[in-house]
Amino acid sequence: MDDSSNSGKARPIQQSHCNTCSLSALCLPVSLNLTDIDRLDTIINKSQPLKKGELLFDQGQSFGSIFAIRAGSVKTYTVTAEGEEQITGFYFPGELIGLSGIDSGQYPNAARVLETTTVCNIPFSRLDELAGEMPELRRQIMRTMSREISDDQQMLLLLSKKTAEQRLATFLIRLSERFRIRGYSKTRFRLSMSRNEIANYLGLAIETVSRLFTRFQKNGLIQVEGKEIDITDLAQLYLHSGECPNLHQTP
Amino acid sequence: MDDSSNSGKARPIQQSHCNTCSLSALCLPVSLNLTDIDRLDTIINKSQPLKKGELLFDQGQSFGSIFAIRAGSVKTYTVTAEGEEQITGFYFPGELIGLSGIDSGQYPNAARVLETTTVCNIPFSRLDELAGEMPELRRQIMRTMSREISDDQQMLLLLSKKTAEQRLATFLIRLSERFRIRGYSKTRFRLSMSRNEIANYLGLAIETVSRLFTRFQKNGLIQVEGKEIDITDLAQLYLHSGECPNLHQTP
DNA sequence: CGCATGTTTGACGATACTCAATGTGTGTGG
DNA sequence: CCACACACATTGAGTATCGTCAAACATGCG
Repeated sequence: MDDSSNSGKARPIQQSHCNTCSLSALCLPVSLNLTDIDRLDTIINKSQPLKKGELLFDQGQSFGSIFAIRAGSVKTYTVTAEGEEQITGFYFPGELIGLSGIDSGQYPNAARVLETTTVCNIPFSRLDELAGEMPELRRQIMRTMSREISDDQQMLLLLSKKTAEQRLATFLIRLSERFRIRGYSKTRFRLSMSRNEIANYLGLAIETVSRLFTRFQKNGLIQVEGKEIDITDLAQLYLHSGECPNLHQTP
Repeated sequence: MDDSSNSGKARPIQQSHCNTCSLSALCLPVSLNLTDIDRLDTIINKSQPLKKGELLFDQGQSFGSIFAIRAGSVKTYTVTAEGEEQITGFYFPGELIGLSGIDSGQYPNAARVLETTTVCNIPFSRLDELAGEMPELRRQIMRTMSREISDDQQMLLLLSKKTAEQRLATFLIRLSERFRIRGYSKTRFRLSMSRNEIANYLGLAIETVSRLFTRFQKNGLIQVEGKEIDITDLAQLYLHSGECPNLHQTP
């Protein structure tokens, strides 16, 4: 179905250190004291870099860990009965994936890295133990899952109600916002996913996405050159997106 | 936007008792010992019956409780920028709603009852405390959230990849399965939601849903009479749904 | 440098939406 | 209890948006 890929778990090579990690404010925006963070550190393993196309975990694989992205980007997807994939999310540094595997004991979706990526491997059974002892950590996990639910439901709305144009505009705006929060430019960034993957995620044909990029560029909303994108008129893009401004805004 | 409705929290009238509740196997399929269940009982309040159209909670309302449905049915939905609603789920006895409010501190969606409904009101702060002390309860909450994520992602797939026919077939099959698990007939049941709500949920126009019901009936797949439905050929319906059989099967 | 993969662009057509009219059920008040 | 009104549901006709098919073009990797 896809290219060759190194299945299986990310190979742990060293202890990471949350208290020196620049992403801890995203990944653990909780008031954990230093002792707590040290305890968390002891269960987390940093992976060696995964190369583009490698699997973090496969659909149906037995659930063991959740993963925090340190660098790079990841897509998650489920495979349909006919063998085609449906991308359910793109993930960037500081975000957690694998949480949907808790219920059934196996990952209901696969996670594949879009570019060279490193992650933290967090064994769930150990995390669960700590969650019992550290209320703030427990609440943080629940907040993260809760947010995933909200985000997925926003996607339901997008797929159900929005036009192709609104979908792509919304997609770009949400990416922009996520980069902004990470301290990157909210107007110039690199799309680590292919047009095909964007189309798949948005429930569109690749040709439609391509045409929309062209149209947005003609209308002066964006400037695209391959995977590099420059949002030249964010306000206009908002108008095309059909989004309420400032719903998921975090300063 | 809608009919008159009694906003606000469900009025608690009495203590419920999980250990005598016939739904506890669904709502809490955990091996909680009796002491644990008693402790859970002390924080749960059973609401008096809510009438059709009443709100369990509104979008944007401050988050305080999650709710377990005891009898009846509930829809959750978000309201778009243009003021139209997008239904994100239908819920039946033994299921939990309100979990998406944990992250932001306010419910990102609204919940409205579709018929006369009673629920258990579970104050989250109390539940969270208990979760710290009762590992099984903690894991159960996470499993529930995890399952909600999986289910929402299945809906993404449906909205993104499936034809109108496949969507409705899938919808009926999933309802069938949920009723089966609850001990009801998997072939004959009552649709507590309107055609409009089905259409909205499935990302279709109401006319399309109506036409499909007619077509399915002509083809001998189902027998419909208003809200009553009889699935006369479940196997055929499966073929029309584009679903893998036995993915979320629980005996 | 050449093949493979990914992207753009065009022409055409199908699925599902919109508009509109008719039919059916449900609840309310006379 | 019936009649009316209102919401809900069905059915038909026409159409638009977006998908499919096809070909040219770009990009990147070995």
